[in-house]
Amino acid sequence: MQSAKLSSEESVYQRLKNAIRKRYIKQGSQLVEVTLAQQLGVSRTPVRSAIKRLGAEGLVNSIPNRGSFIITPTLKEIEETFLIRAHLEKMAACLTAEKITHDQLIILQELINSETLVFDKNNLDDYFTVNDTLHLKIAEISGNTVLCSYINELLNKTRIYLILNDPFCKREYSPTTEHQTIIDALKKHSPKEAGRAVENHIKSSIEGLETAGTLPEDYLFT
Amino acid sequence: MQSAKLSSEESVYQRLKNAIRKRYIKQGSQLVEVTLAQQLGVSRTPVRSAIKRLGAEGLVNSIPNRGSFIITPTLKEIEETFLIRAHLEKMAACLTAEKITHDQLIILQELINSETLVFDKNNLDDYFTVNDTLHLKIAEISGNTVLCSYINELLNKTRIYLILNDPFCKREYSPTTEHQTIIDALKKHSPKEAGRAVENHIKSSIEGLETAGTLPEDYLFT
DNA sequence: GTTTGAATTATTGTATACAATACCTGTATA
DNA sequence: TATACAGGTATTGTATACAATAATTCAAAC
Repeated sequence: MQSAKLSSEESVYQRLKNAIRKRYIKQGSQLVEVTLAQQLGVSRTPVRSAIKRLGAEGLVNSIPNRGSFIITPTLKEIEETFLIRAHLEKMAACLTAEKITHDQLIILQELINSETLVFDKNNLDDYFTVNDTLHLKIAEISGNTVLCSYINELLNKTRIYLILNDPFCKREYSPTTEHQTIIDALKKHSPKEAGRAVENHIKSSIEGLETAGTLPEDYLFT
Repeated sequence: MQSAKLSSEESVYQRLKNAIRKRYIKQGSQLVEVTLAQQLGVSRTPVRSAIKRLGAEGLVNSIPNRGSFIITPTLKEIEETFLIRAHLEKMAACLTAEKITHDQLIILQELINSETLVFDKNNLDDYFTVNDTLHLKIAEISGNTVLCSYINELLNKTRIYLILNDPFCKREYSPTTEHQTIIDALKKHSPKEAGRAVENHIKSSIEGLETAGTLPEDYLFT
């Protein structure tokens, strides 16, 4: 799969993004064009545009004539972004509740079921992907394509914020019943309930954020 | 003002964006790197990255190995984008209504006053700018920086959508009382009223969109 | 007349050399 | 000791040549 030959830029872009997701690159790290070019076996040109692309997405902070650095999201930024995500996903859920079909509900249910199957606390990436796919699917059913692409952007951004903010994997995850609550509301075709369920779920997902991202004072000795 | 020397890329970017705003470039136009480079007296490199930047913003549609084209926004896209803008600006207005100060209200009032002064139906660009600045200021006061930057993006996008959709300046504009209604609600510190006022205002701004963008059948003869 | 396919053309994609910029470092000077 | 300045270094910014790609044209074959 995915056999279509990628351009160098596209491939550099994907590898960089993957490196962030897998925590190979930490917040604040500088991305030096020549260095990456050597490591990836290409010239500076595609590396440069891949970095710019990450900059446009808000994952990289570029300082003119100085360099590009992986962002260090602040608590405020993270909270604000989640709040926006909550609003837009609520909006989408309301629309979706009105029009969702039986078949679409089955697909969502299958995604929820696979969540627990895929869950592995030593390799959360797949779990995250299923998780985010569920949210995206709900948005897609709304029929508002633009809304859907904004939500997709926000899903990616919040996911990466949480990863950057938690470089040592201190934060714990586990499948919740909240997704099921959302589906049940959608099944009832109740925009209000579905909207509220989504909103609550997203807002609850930044609980305990303040503590993550920092290490115990004595982390070097334990 | 603005004396800081811009990079070539930045300057190309600004000129292209300005050309769209001023309707010098129409929807669907192809942006050819060498051509623009010659016209602007630079090499392909900065032109290329400026175009990519416009692509990331959704103003340009780039087809790999083929070319880049100014988008042709569909009616659906425009409506969906306005709907999202309405939601987010409503959200901002609610936050702003709670905390806006006397001094901030004065600034907003001055902006409204200047709207009628600046209005000139033969050169709407300044009017648009004041208009959008007012919306942005309300968002800024909310204190949610991320929300503010999303709203800024949406203000730009919807503005350009309307411009591209109305290449022959058929659509008519005139100052309304709706902005005053919003400020009055903010003055009362009523989130509900302010939110509704903003929402209504934005939704009403796509009235009559279906007719613009198309020419009368006999436009060649009149 | 339609189809095939090999030149041709238009345009983007990539590598690379060189220019410009901002920071750092160390030395001379007060 | 503090400061100003000159050189050096790390890195990005720009120009340009060449490679790769995809559409187009047009003639040959059926």
